[in-house]
Amino acid sequence: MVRTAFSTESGEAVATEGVASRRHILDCAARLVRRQGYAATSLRDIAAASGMKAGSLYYHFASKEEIVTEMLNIGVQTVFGEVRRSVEALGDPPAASRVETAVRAHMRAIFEIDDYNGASIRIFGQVPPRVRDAALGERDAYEEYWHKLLEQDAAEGRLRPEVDRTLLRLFLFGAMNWALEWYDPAGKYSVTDVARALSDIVLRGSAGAGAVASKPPRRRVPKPVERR
Amino acid sequence: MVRTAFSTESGEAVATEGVASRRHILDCAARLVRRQGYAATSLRDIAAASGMKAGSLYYHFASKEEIVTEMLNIGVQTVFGEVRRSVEALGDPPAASRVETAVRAHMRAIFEIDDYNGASIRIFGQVPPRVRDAALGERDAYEEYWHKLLEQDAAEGRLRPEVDRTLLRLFLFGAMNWALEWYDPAGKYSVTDVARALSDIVLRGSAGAGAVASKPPRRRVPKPVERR
DNA sequence: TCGACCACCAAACTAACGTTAGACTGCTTC
DNA sequence: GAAGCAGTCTAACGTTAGTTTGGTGGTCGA
Repeated sequence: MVRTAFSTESGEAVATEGVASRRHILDCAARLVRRQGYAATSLRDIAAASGMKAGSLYYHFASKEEIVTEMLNIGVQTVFGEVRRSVEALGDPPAASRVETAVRAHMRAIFEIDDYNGASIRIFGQVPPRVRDAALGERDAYEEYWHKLLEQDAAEGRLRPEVDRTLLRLFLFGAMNWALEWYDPAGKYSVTDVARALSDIVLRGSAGAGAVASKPPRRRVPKPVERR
Repeated sequence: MVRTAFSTESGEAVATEGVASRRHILDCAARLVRRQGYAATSLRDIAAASGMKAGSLYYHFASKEEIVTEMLNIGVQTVFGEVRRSVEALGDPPAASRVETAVRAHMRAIFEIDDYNGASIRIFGQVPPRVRDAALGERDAYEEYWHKLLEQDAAEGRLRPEVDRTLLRLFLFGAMNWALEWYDPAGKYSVTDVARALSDIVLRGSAGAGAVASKPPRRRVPKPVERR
């Protein structure tokens, strides 16, 4: 009646040795958490998806928080790595727009690589404070990378100097990450389509010839201080 | 030992008559849910904030789902009303950019009017399916309004015709709604600052003179069909 | 004065949660 | 073949969630 270790009746590949099942659990957790959120995903859900029972998870992890913390870190690191790799491949001076490249890499990481990135973005605002704090370091490093990227573009004249780079970055993150709420991989848009459209709108603008001339924004804020 | 009806030791104003406490409960729920999310806000939390005990909530509502459903609807209706009012005040033809006006109204509704809008946006993705379905009608109507607004702008030449209006709308929603994750009312930016910066970037673009010429996006998708 | 009713409370219920303890199986090693 | 370890199981723990039940004080029309 007891199942043999490392063989599930679902036929899923669990062929690798011991330590790999830790990753297997994380994979299943990421897939569930990305869809259902943090609180709505129970350890029993994760265990069932991994082909085991809830108690067995504690052989691999000390707590639910540890699972989620590790998930969060993997997620951010993957996006970060993907974006940095893509941007560095552009060379210096870059052969194409840094922003466009970074946007495409970020969105590819979210939608095409694995579930960790989407999960980590989606639940970052709903996890307990301790978990969030543990992931803040990686998060900040990634944001800092974007910050430098935009500053570099601005210094080279690729961005209008009067554009607030902090807000630009936050808007880009918003537009990209919010896609988790609506993007359907089976739909009419490819990830590349979406990324290109976003870069196009944000870089070249969407206003047409008949647009009402709006006065350029007053720069009320000398030194933008960002919180969090 | 039993407290007098309509008087709490916290000194909070519960002076209004009976039916109003239903709204009072919703107010408290919205404030908590906006900060903590759906699952992390318990009925005991809501009850305590309302100056009563958990069981008493059931005199006013049939379930937690009913509370949240009503909250969601109020939230969407408030933003919708605010945006429509602001845009209609522009006249026809509009005296200023419809997009800029709508963006500012949406963000004012989220951050300055009450907690319902922020709460509803924030938890829409984490709420049980039944609740989400109940709120989908209002939601779709609001999105449809934006859709028409952008189509109108496009028809009048205020938007570049090659810009995908569906994606533009989704990007705008993303940038605006994501501000819930980072915007600090006590910080250096006013809501108007943020709204104006977003309109400026999205309408006029952020690219500078030294930008690498990026080829305009191919329109691979003849008829963009949106899901959800 | 009195009963009806409104708005609430205290206390409990069931279900589910994260977590723990101990037993068990199969594999490896001496 | 006994010992030991790795990995999982069963079963239960205490807590907390949403929810239900029966009651209670205050208000008010008759």
